Amino acid sequence: MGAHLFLTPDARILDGWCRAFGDLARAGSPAALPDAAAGGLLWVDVAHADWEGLVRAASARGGRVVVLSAMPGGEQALRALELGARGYCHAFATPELLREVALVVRHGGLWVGPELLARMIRATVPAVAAAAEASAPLPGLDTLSAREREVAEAVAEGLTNKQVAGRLGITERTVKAHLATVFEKTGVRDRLQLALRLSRRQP
Amino acid sequence: MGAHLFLTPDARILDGWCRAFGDLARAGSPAALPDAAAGGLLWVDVAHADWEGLVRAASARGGRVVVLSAMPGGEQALRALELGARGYCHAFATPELLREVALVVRHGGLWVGPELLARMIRATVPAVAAAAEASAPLPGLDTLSAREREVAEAVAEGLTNKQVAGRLGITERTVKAHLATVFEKTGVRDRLQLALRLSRRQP
DNA sequence: GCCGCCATTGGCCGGGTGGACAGGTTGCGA
DNA sequence: TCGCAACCTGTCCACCCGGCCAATGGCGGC
Repeated sequence: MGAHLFLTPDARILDGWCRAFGDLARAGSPAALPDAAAGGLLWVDVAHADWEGLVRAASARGGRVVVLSAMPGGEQALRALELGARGYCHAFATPELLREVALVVRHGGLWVGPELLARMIRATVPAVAAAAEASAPLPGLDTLSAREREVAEAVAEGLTNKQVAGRLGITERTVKAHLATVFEKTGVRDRLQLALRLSRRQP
Repeated sequence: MGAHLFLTPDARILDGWCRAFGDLARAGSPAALPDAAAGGLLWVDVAHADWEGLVRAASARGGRVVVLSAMPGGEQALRALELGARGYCHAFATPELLREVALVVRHGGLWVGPELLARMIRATVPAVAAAAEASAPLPGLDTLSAREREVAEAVAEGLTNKQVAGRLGITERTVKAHLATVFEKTGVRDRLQLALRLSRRQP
């Protein structure tokens, strides 16, 4: 245990990494992936053509993965975390920082840089609150029939009655009938209120 | 450096922590807070009456804080992270796990348990995407005049033209005029579309 | 078989909505 | 001073929307 497997096409970056970890560092090929799962740490440079696939594969095997980028960005970091990475930092980070990241990730932690970490926390707080409130967004929403729900969701997308009728292959009159029962069951007045209430849901 | 300062009213929990960290562990009083900022780690039990204040104060001073709970929960964890804590785990966790958490947090990482970590990532991905899209939610939204924006936001709340007129102290006709220019500037057809587009923004 | 729920459709009507004419004032920069 | 944009208001009209009356057919339960 304790081995570091590095995947990057850039020789200079690899050199920096090796200075940080000494003889524990090994430049690896994708074929050596299973090694990373055995208690070691896999470092993947986004410059690698298939970095996303590598991260996903290694994470699925239970390996700890750190993604490095010469041009770090929020979307890329989130993409990495989504794929299972537990660390994300600058590819040219100092050896000290790299060792910090290694320590954190290998012990089950997350390392992403202060600003992104703050952003994640800020994003999660309202999301959890929204999930709690989404448990009862509309009182009688579960009492809706399948057809009524279809109409309600189409309306919530902003379609007119005529458009909904066309999508469902029924008359506009029928749409209005379904919509009337939806309003009655959920206690909503407008289609606008319905759209606003339905649009606050878990994506 | 390396000292652990524990704040809990429960003697059994304190005993468990001391077993985990040996003579590095010290039961502390809130008055000893500044110590935690000096390279050490502050552990706060949510059983403490003012745990939120303690976490906030210590974090503001730059200290690394771990929050422990005998009954861990998502909302509580998020609350702790929001206040500046960088670790959250069960108060009766094994000494091994506590040492892992200590290692991670002290080296700048985040430790929150796998399920919450996954939830945070899932919550952040759409939030970041929404933020990116919110940069241009409506093409000409910045070209709206102050009055037009007022009308647009009132409409986005679900008010009718008459209600908007009452709120702004103008005629319903004027509301329709402003709304017409809002539609024209933003390229939106309906008030419903406007409400849906405007409701997708940072809360 | 009757009852209730659902899906479907019809007509009618009052009110909301959006567009197309039309004006007016105020303030600000060219 | 002129032009222009923002703000405000008016009338007319076609259309949409939601609520009211009604009807038909299917399907499952008592």
